[in-house]
Amino acid sequence: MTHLKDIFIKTRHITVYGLIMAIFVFALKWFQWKFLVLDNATEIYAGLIAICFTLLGIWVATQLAKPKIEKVLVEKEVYVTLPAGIEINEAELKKLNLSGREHDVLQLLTKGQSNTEIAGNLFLSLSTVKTHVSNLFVKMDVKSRAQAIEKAKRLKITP
Amino acid sequence: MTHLKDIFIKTRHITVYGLIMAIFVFALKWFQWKFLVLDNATEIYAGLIAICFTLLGIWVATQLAKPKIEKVLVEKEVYVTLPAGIEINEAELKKLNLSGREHDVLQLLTKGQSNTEIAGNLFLSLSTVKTHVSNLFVKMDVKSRAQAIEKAKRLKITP
DNA sequence: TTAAAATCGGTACTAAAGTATGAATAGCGT
DNA sequence: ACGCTATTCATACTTTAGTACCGATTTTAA
Repeated sequence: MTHLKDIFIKTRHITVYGLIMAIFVFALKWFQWKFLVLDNATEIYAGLIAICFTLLGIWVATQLAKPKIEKVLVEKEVYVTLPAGIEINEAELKKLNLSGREHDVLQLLTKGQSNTEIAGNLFLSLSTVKTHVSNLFVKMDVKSRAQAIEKAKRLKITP
Repeated sequence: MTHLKDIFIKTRHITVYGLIMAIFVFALKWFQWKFLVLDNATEIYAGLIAICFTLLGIWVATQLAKPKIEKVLVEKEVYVTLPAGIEINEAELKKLNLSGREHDVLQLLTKGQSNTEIAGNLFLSLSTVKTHVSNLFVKMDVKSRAQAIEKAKRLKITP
């Protein structure tokens, strides 16, 4: 089935070309009969044919044009991130007036750890961590750990 | 200079076309004079013009046609150390293979916004944001928005 | 013209986060 | 000794986040 379809597609342009040519010839004959084309108008007659069939040729060519496949070699740069200078903004950190334990919690919190993970690492209960975290949010003037992390990173008060 | 050259290149085909057309008309006139073309041979006359100018059109089209180039990208990894800056690490960002919307969500997520806030800013439903966020976590290989923010900041894939 | 994504949205559920409040203990400075 | 803060932990509760499904378009790629 696809084979017949391909043949049709390949010969479609030729068929269309033939049809248009036939219609054009009929149209010319009609004009010839209607206006009794003068002999000295041959140049105009030829010119019209030339223009029309030139355009037709261009159209046919664009339809038949096959895409040229061209392989292009592209180099892809892969960046290697190096642990850049870790400078902590001590001034901003002092402004927050955090307690020692709150500071500990903040360190782990900004590393993306959950309350349970922080509790495990600092040997605290989940309740205690929640308390510290809540107090942290008040001192940092944020409403979620997401904001806390963003602010801590932005102010560089954590590595 | 290159500008004039471009104009010449672009008009070259038209010039050639005009010249060929002129020569063809002269040839026709010569044939007309030489063999005293009969009135009832108009169809043959028109047919010749049609065929010739169709071929001419095809030729012109092939000359003017821009070659359709099918690029095949071959990646060659080149390792480069990142010039420690505040620039966004596009390379790491590409590795994540995020979709457009996921990228949008990530931008707001890393600013500390909640799902509800993101939904409001991007005019999406909460469900959609949750879907995007979940997919983000898979692609970023993290398990919470806190880790996502931390990783995004660490890899500098967000301002 | 398929097939694979991306996009948007929904429901239902579990897990985690966050709030509020209270309470016990230890240390520190006046 | 007293007040103050820090630290620890608990209970109870509400809210948010997160997962796991699903379906319907739409866009894109092969």
